[in-house]
Amino acid sequence: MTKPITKKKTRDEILELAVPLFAKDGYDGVSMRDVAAATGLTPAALYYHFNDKEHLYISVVINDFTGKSTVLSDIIKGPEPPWERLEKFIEGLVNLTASDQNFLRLMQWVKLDSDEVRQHKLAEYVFSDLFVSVHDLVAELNSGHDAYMLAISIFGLITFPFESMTIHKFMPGYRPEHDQPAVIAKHVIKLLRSGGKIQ
Amino acid sequence: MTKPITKKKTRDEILELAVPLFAKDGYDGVSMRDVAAATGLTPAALYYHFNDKEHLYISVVINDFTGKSTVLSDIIKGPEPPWERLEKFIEGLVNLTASDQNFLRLMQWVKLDSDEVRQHKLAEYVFSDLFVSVHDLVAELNSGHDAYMLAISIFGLITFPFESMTIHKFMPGYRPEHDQPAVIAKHVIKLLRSGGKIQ
DNA sequence: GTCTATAGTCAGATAGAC
DNA sequence: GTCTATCTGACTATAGAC
Repeated sequence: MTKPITKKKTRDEILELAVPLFAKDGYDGVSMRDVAAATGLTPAALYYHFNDKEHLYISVVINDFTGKSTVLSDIIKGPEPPWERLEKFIEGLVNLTASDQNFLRLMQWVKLDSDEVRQHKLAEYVFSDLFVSVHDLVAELNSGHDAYMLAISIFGLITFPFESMTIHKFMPGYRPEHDQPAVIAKHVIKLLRSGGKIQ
Repeated sequence: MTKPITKKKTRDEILELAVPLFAKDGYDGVSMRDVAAATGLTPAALYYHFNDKEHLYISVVINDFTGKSTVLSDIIKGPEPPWERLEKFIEGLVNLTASDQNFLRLMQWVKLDSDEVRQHKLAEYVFSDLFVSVHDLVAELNSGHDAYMLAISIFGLITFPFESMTIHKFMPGYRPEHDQPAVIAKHVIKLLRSGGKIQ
């Protein structure tokens, strides 16, 4: 209150600058020295702000996810009819995934985390709210599908193309348009609307 | 030819015993000491069989995938009508993914590999044949969808529930049946047949 | 073909000065 | 709040004996 906040606090800067590191190489692939180099601090200085490497990592992931998922949840809870909200959500998550590679990769690392306690903690913060929102939305659709399984399918349809993009880019039949968010969103929506048999 | 092969060669044993290690913790999470301990060898002995850690890792992944994808490709190339072959393929990949956790996790690690050269090499060996088979099959369906995108969607629908299983297990609405391969396969097939609107 | 021994580097973390 | 200096252990990889 007495001090004007003219620049971001060191801790917040660490959290932001460490995101691309952990997104690229994961927990085991990033050393405290790497984070120190990226932030312009010494390794020792990091231990003033975080108890240990694990606390730093968890803070980085949670900090990066907070806010992003609430934007999507708000879309889902809008006043439009269910199908319309679902389409807007799909477009929103596709755009987020396409524009923020770090977000996507951090999610992938969480899924592969072999520390169960850490994974559970991250899942709680990162996925829970958004999953419940989507689950409740698809339950409204009365699609005849199990809402829980349909929600998972929707997340898979949206994120998988981006998760595997670096790989399927080399497969025969690839065209640049396959990477465009609008094209992917449209494809997912069409598939969900009518399945594989549309004509 | 002159020597009777009574027991598996050391190299093959290393390749098999290292699979669960790399599947669980990934390339950076596994040390040569870990592999040595799992195989009953000394770290130095590993360097007789493999040039370095990277060669060992690549050999482990390729060795684990070889054969598994050809079984699935054979299903796809059967004499039945396209939709029937697709359903059999879905059941096959679901069962493989469900019964062989190592297979699934190694795939996930490949998708996150930050070494582009290594990733490209693995993608070539691991995904290429199977992806092309599925692509050509869905092209036969005349579904109105882009075959390339539909193929990716199918892989996503099948593998994503298993990739995220450790996480969505904690979400509200979870029931044990959601993990059963037969239930997942049925759901994916239904979704592809008719989309979200089935009634 | 597998070992012992070890080189050389890098990791996470701490103590104490400023 | 950030530093220098350092500890301790783990890492990949090699040299050379058996």
